[in-house]
Amino acid sequence: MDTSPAAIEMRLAAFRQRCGALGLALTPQRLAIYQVLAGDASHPGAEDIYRRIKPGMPSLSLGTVYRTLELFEEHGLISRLHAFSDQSRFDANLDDHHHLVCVRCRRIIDFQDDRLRELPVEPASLDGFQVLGHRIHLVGLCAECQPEHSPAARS
Amino acid sequence: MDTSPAAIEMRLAAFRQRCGALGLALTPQRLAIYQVLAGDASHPGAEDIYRRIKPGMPSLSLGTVYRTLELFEEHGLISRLHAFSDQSRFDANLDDHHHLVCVRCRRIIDFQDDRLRELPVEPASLDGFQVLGHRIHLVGLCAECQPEHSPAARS
DNA sequence: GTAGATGCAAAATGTTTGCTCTAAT
DNA sequence: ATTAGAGCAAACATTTTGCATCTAC
Repeated sequence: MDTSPAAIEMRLAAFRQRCGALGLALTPQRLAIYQVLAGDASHPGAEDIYRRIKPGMPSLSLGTVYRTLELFEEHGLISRLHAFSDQSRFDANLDDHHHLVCVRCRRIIDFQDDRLRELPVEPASLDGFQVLGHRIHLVGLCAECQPEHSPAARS
Repeated sequence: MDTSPAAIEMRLAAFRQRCGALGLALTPQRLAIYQVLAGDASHPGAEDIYRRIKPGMPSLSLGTVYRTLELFEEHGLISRLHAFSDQSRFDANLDDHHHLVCVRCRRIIDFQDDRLRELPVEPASLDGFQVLGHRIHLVGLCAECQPEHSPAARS
């Protein structure tokens, strides 16, 4: 996800507009939660988001964070990632994309490839299942988590 | 997953053999847990498995089910699915395959398509990420969960 | 002013763990 | 006999919920 100031500003503007169109109140809490997601490519979980906002907004409660994320998801403002089973992670990038999932540090990295836009799926093998979308996780090791040198190279 | 008696028998035989090779004790609990997974294409969660075995083995505890599933996963005897974020689901099908995920009834259906064996990924877009495997979820509505007729067809 | 949002605390859910006793090899 | 496994209950982590108060519109 592009996290340049300009891209973040763009996302925020679209967010404000969609909230207006949906009739959702633009509270400071909601704005803060969205801002964390819009400016962060690491796909934080609810607790992460809470911890980042809390210092500057001590009244914030974790329940509000959960309720707000659920609300955003329902309205298609963000999406929920199911990469690990212990907690949900969230994504403000609405472009068609997929994810690289590092099994060591649990980093989740956005990944875009036009060739994955349409999957070459044989309709007959679907057996009546109606496909609405697809998620692809490439599972492995991120650049930081790979052994830098082969162990035998040390001397 | 093929759940014909012959296919189940095959899986069980392979399981017993691998347990022996790994030095894992073949307790009645472990066998029961594996049998549930080997004969069931619905990818049950830990609690489901527990509920199915408990009547015929009243001494079974839920903790044992969790510990056993974890053990099986560590040794590559089963895999863990992250399709929904509230609980892990498990899969005894070790063939290279993917999943259809019904958002309505939460069914998870095995799905095999040779054209998805290798993904057409541009290495440059991976930015140093080392891919070890990939998971594909086709998200949508299973045959049972689709509106049978268009609503307007009623009269 | 009012509907809807927040904060707080309790509860629900899914999962893990320590310890003792049991059973498989 | 020895070591690993099972059962039980307590602990833990994450998420949801009820209710009183507050605030964006």
